[in-house]
Amino acid sequence: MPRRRPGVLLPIELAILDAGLTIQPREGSFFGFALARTLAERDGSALVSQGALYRALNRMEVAGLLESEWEAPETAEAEGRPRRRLYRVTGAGEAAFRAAVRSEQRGTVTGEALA
Amino acid sequence: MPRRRPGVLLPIELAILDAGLTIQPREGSFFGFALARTLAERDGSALVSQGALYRALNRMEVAGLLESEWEAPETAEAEGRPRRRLYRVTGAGEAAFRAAVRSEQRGTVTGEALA
DNA sequence: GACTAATACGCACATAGGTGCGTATAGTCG
DNA sequence: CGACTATACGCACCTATGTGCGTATTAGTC
Repeated sequence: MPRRRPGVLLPIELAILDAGLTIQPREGSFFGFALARTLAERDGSALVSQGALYRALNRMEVAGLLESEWEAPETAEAEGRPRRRLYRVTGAGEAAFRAAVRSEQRGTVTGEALA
Repeated sequence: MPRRRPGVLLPIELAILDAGLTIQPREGSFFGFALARTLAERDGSALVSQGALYRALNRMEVAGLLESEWEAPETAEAEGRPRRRLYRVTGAGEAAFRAAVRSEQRGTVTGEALA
């Protein structure tokens, strides 16, 4: 895997954008741990290890496909769990996703067969 | 271990108060995870598992021997780690510790032999 | 077509706090 | 003295993010 050509998305990145764009309208944002579970359940999907996921999220934020902020500490405290980092797909992220899907003629990103 | 008589401290509670009263003057407060490492290194000490430690800390706070507050989120964020719960030994905790040490004629709480 | 270098991944582990479950223990009561 | 029962503990696991290290892959270059 040498020098990446900009504009090309890896399977895990496609999966993140796909899941993100599904969750975001309902929840407002999404976070790594839940994403890991979601992607792991759709077996056959691109999810691999948490390590790879968090690295991909960071990579995509640097690239401008995602933006993130830390959850309000009060929320985490109220639910008695560690703070989450909340991600949103940016306009650039959505555009990159659509472009990638368009260029992939066969099947959807989630691996579902075409009806 | 039936109904505890108030005023009697368990070994782990003695160890927590001892370590806490050592660290507190220098650091201002102490937290569970570091305490676990400290107590584990002094082998022969009363440290056991993290589970037992966090339960003891909670128990002691309820009993008024300790008081705690969550670390400022900015501090944790700046150091890139989860938030700590910062504990301090209360006046009642210090008194209980001294009383317990006084009533234990043999050796110190940390297990060091008397010189 | 072979080689090299950049990159992403898997695995294990770190950080920090915490819980659920089964077992061991130790006061107290009969 | 034995039985009962409250309590603490050990183990395993959870939540959430993240890194270090060695390996696999692969797109360009020669």
